[in-house]
Amino acid sequence: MTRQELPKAYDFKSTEPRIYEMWEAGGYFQPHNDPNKPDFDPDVEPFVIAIPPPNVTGELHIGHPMFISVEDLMIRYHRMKGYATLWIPGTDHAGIATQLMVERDLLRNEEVTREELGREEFVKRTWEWKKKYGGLITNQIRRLGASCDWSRERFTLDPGLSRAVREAFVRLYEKGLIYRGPRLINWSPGLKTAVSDLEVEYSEEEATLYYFKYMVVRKDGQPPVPTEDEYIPVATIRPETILGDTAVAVHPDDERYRKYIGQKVIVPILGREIPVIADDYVSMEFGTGALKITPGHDPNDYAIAQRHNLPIISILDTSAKINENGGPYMGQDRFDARKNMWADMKKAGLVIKTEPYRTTIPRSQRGGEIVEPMISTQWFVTIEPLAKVALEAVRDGRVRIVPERFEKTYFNWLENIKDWCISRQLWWGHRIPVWYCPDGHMTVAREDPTQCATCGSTEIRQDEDVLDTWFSSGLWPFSTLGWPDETPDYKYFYPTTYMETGYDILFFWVARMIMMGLEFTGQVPFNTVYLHGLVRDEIGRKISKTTGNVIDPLVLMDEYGTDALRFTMLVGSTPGNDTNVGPKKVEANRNFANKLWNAGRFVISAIDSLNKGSSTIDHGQSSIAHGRDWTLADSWIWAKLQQLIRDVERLFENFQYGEAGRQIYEFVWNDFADWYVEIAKEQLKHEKTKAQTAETLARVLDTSLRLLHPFTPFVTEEIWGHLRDALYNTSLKEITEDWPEALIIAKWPEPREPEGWEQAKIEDFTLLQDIVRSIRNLRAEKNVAPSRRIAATIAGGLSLDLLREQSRTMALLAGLNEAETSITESLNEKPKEAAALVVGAIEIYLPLSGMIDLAEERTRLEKDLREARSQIERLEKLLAGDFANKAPAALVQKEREKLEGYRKTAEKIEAQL
RNA sequence: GGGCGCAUAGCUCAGUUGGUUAGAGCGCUUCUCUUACACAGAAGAGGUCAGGGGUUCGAGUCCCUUUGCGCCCACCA
Repeated sequence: MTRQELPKAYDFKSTEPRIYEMWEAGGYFQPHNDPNKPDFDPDVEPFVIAIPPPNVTGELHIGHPMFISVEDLMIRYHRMKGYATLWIPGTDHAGIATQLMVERDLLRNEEVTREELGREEFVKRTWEWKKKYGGLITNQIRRLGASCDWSRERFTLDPGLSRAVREAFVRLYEKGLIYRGPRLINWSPGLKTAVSDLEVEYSEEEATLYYFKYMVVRKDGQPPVPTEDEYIPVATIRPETILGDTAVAVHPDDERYRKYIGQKVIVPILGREIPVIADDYVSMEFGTGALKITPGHDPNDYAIAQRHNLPIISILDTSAKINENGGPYMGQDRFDARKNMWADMKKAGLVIKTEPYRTTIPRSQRGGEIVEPMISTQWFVTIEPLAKVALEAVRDGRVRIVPERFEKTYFNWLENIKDWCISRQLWWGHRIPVWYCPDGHMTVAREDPTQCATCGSTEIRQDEDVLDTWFSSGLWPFSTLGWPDETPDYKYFYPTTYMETGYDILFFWVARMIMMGLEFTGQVPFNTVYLHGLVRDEIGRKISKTTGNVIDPLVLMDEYGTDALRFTMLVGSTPGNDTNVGPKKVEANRNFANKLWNAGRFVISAIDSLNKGSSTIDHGQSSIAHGRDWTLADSWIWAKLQQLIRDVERLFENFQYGEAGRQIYEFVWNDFADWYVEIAKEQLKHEKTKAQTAETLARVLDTSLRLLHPFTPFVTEEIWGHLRDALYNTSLKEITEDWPEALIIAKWPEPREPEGWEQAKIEDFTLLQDIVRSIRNLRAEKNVAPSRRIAATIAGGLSLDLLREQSRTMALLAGLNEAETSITESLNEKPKEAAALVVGAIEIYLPLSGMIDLAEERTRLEKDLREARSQIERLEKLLAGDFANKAPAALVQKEREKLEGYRKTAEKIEAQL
């Protein structure tokens, strides 16, 4: 395709895959994309981004484009700045999620359960599943343009990462920070595994509060009669747990029950006798003031039981059915037992009443079923010493969290953290590296042992459990770099620079990575944590399948292109704040990509036509501040660009990517496309200015592409290629230096002019814009056809030179007939039958005979005058007050000038009236 | 019970060392198929920045407070 045939609309569909392929084939995603440079150049600073690997089960959802966009922007920006950038892609085995998915597939396709299949076969099948579908998500990430180093791709169950997991486990064990024992944990009856505190979600729901009688044991040993004898009233929302009660607790100061302390009460139905104890924990005001104690199934009761040495009875099996301790209810489901038990108690005359009650119900994050606190033998990490160090790292600034407010959340969580239950009763994951012999000795080993380390028995069997997925994820920043080996990667790239993720996994992931990083490597795993917001739908609702508002990013990309989606994610969102996304926004940004494309086409065609005329361009200056006879427009757009570069750089340093994108957008569309390109069309027609115009067009486009590249890599790369192509044979050598390399290794732009150089040019051009707008406004008001060239008489006053110099541009933009336009310093007599405009101190008369309604003219001028006068009043008041004394001088001066301007305007208008 | 966030144009949102006429996109009104782009161009309407108080020469921006939403953490049966 020749450049002349570039399509009018940017064709992202065919462009994006081609570009990505080119990048990948060119090795641009590797840390040193220049083949001439050594791999681990000590003189080049590495920039490494640590990211949460997506679940291997995952289909691309709308959250992915969010983090991929941010991460890719960070990487591309630093790559362009010359860092050795590394972004390791990969996936997480996601124990529970994957196992569930494979189980579901097996049941549906082969009608077998995982138990029927057996562990070995099931794990084999899961690996097959992973091979088949694991690439889905990574291909989708490629489609998003992620410039990660695929040659270093990792999976958490890889041999290397698995080795790191073992090493980590063994080290913690040897240090005494891992222990095994029966504790009260959260049990998910659906998944039949323990889950950590973080994997339990609490939802407020309607429940029933059941009031019943705990009959006090009679001194005579006779069974108490519910209607006559003494009892302690107790309330519960889980009556079935009565089966596991081992005490009734009351407050020591409670007058109502004090007399019973030390006595015994009788467990309904079962008839066991349990003590009445006193404990401060019990609240006298709440419920009946008496609390049943079920240490086996309630964390608070568990704590009380520990204080009072109470026995602990477990009444549930792993499916949450009543076990042998539940007497007649054995084998019943927990909810059936609840009903049956209550009915039986009612018959026995032990119930008082029930009432509706709103409370928080713990549910499994994955399965959604009610989680049961249960006593179970599990593996735990003693977390407090790790947490202490991790807290310190953020407190002293070794790890910075963006936005800062999340540091507080982080502190709060780590300060109150409890031991981490790391064992899971699953099959898919890293199996716990512990072996037991028949004598019960434990062997903890890095390599699979053949015999018991204590007694030498060869009859050893490995622990059945696997580790919490987050245990391996927590090692990601260094396990992917080769830890525990001191590999070149590890030595050069660790610790990493940024960690980028959503704030929702601050605890799950970030905190654990910091803890584990510090523990195992002695260093923080990353310097900065950047937390992006969550993506919501167009009207701010949380995305969920049940709401039916799922947004498929692939559909959006098909419709509008990847760049549009990426730009949408990046612009209009701020760190840590949720952002709403819908097709409307993406469409608008598709339009922007198209705008850029067409501006690019224009620039390229300008260069092409110049080449056809075989014009020679004398191009000696690398800066346009001095020397050449640049037009105001040339200087102005260049000045705006210099400012833009500075602003974007500052914003990037402060993680304000959204604002940076917005500013580039505005520059490209409003300044470059709407104004400069329009003026360039005229300048290209003239021998004197055409070369410099082409050069300015090329330079501004070139720089804009670089600035935009981290946001919208595909379209910028594509235009860049065509631009280089066009420039290759011209004498516009300066920006051809990188040809034919891809934009991705082009340098990040630096401002080329001294700071402050821009101001005068911008002010002059702004005046020109004001005049043009004002004339256009009048034309619109009077319905003057756009094609009609009108004459004008302009009194330029102090701006006379500028206006004379810019008369052609002004005429062009405002639709004036240049030949019939006169520009003078002042007018002795104002033209008749003319509409009058005043811009600052400049008077403009447009003779529109037949269209002038004097009354209308007067009204308009009066309105302008009123505006000017109110401004004068405002500014006079301002300058008369303390402002003049206390505000910075430059600011005061600026306001004075403004006042002067309005005074002149008012003066001119008054003269016209 | 603690902690955090949000409240700015009809809608969705920007506005980060406080600087004086508050911005964008979409939507709306009027005009234009002008040779980069109708996925466009030009002009325009639309906001007492949730309410109240304070600091300051100056507050959308900082402090206090009220109201309304939302989120996170937490062991009251």
